[in-house]
Amino acid sequence: MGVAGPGSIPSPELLEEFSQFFRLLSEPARLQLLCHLRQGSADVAFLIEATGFSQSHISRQLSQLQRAGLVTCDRDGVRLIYRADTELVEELCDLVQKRMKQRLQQQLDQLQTA
Amino acid sequence: MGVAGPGSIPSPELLEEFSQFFRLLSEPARLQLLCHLRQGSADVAFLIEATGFSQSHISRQLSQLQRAGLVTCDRDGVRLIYRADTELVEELCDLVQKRMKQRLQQQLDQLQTA
DNA sequence: GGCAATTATGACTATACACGCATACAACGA
DNA sequence: TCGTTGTATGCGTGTATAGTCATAATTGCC
Repeated sequence: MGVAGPGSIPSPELLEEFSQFFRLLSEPARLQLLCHLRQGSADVAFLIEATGFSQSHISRQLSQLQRAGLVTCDRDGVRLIYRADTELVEELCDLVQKRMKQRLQQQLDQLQTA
Repeated sequence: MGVAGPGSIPSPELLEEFSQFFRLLSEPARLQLLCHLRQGSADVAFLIEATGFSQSHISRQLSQLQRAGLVTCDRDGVRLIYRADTELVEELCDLVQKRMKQRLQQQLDQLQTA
């Protein structure tokens, strides 16, 4: 148990960074925003309309996503047009989805044999 | 903006499932447990010693991870020996880490040229 | 500069949950 | 069966943050 040395446990700082990243994806609102932006760039008005959230909330969530580099934005006059850097998110979600399917299939199989 | 129809936004339920999964990984304590279990199975006593968390906390976190299928356990008498199903977590962390490096490199490049 | 439209932010509330303590529960050995 | 050891759980506290409203700051236009 715990045969390998403790040397290979990531530092608290790295652990913190990982967890912060995953925390970004742990909120349905933010995932929703990413999903919308996945289909192309969008301005804030559209996102407000599409999600039903308040402007201030959208603004805050988008800036969090931006700090993490998951979205970027360009100005169009006074408006901001956001786009998602979705490649990473796609890959992550694909992995998780594959896993979910796998688990459900397993559970199904167990019920079949029982 | 939002050119594709809204049909391709995941249902709230699916969104919730994804976010719940990522929330599991959004806590340093749980990531730490997964990291320890990554190097082989371990009993709870070891994990308490290694992390410094209370027994009750460890117990709760492990059961969350277990519900999600990220760890499993076997009994050895009265003790529980946990093991991680780390393949998925490895892949997820690899992706995120790759991305972090990428971002840092970009920032570095920008500083070089400036 | 002054005005209109858009975005950001301060203040607040509500809620979720990490974490510990005490304790109940389960499994083994004498 | 009783004591011992190991695990789960009820309860309480503290903290982080989602989400709103009101308001400030920013940008473009006249």
